[in-house]
Amino acid sequence: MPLNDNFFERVYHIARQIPYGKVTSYGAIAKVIGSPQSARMVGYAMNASHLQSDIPAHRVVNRNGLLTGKHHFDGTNLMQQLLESEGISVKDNKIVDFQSHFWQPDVNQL
DNA sequence: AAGGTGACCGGCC
DNA sequence: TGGCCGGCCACCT
Repeated sequence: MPLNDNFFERVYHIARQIPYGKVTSYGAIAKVIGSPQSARMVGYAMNASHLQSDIPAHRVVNRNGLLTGKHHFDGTNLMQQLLESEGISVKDNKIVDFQSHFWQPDVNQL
């Protein structure tokens, strides 16, 4: 099942599949790639993902829908703008109605 | 070469 | 409501 044993590549593989207008969490990705306690590494991978152009890192937030990674984007609220341009409202750095925008990654997508 | 530091999370007071 | 801890592991002193 581990098609890629490389942790980062697994993270990117899932992240690339987040649909437009949807979001997921670091923990959800960590869980589906088989390292449920490595959410922290998922964040680390996102930090490095700005080198790759095809990773929608703005669609990954923490478990409460909080935009904890916003400071890693250019400008002050680029992350928020990207999300809002996809129809997701953000208030106080937090996604409004997080539940209904949440996309649950699937093991089969590995 | 050992230790600190995270875009986190769940559990536990 | 809020804080602390341990687990995770790539990078950087």
